[in-house]
Amino acid sequence: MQFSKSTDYALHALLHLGHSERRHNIGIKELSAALGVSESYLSKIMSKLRQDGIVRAVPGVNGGYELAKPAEQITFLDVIQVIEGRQQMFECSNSNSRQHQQLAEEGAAPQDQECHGKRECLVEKVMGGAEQHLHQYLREHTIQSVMDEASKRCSQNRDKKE
Amino acid sequence: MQFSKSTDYALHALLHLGHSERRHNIGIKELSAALGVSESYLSKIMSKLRQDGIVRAVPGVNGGYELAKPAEQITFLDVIQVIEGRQQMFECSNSNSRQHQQLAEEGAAPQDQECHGKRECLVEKVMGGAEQHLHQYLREHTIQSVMDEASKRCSQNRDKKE
DNA sequence: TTATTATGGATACCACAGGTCCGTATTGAT
DNA sequence: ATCAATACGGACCTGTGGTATCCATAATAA
Repeated sequence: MQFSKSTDYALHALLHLGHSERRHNIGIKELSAALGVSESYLSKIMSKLRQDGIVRAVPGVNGGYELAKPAEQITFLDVIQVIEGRQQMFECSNSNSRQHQQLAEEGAAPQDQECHGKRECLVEKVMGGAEQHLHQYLREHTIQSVMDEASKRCSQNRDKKE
Repeated sequence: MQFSKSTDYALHALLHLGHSERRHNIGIKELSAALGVSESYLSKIMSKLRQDGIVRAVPGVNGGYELAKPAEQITFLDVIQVIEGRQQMFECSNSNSRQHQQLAEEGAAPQDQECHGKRECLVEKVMGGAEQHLHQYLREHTIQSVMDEASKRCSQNRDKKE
């Protein structure tokens, strides 16, 4: 239950692109140097981001990457789902087992076989709810919001000194 | 970014123990049959739950497992942390890279080197917040609450039929 | 044409989830 | 005292996926 390093790299790479928004076409060399990650590996990650329309890429001399849309439209959820995939975090692996029928026995008449007729696992339902909460939070945070937070911190520090 | 099958098994096993609360010492045979999981593998999981004080176990004839505390005191978070471990979901792997110093440059005077002095990664901060939200949700759901939900469903179904 | 840069395929390594087997210890029953 | 049932823990196996590298190819600017 951990996010992969690739997600970490992707978020930091996008942050770098957002921070250098005026320039465009940031090369993989600069990116990998800034993050301390190998070019070859980072380029795989950038390719994924490109295929999903998060960044644009141009090959050739002076080529590189830039954000494909405004930084405030790139949410953490977007990035995470591109890298980690869109499968749900939890799947009940034995919903066809005796477990779920047994839960239905109690408090139900014997002929109440369609109790839990949908065969929906209640554990899965709770975990699904957790995932939805998580997604909502991750939708509310964007590349832009992190950059805003960064400059806010800086100005606060300056105020303290004066 | 997925919960392991072990977590799934653990939650369902606890649900089975809670459901059979009047009896005690449910054997691994009954548990594995109910869940459709091998005895050997499930017993590993039960051992973990025992070491963390979630269940009690007695060996010997007529031995088995029972909940070590009331079902309403066993939260999803408890179970997940026992099985998945307590490491955080996200760790910034390059907080000592150029990335974080560069973010501080903008909006700060050159001598403002202690801007971001704590070296705290803002990406990690967002992800940490996400994890806290997730944990709060998982703390609010217990083995008991799932059992309550199950019987509520059943009585609703019965009402519909009458 | 040439140097630069991104792309995608092939490959390798390794940690870990998932799972099995077996010997040991403990307990109740005979 | 013995035996069967049961949980415990270690050793082991296997496949998969994350991490990472290298190279051949395509595209682009100078």
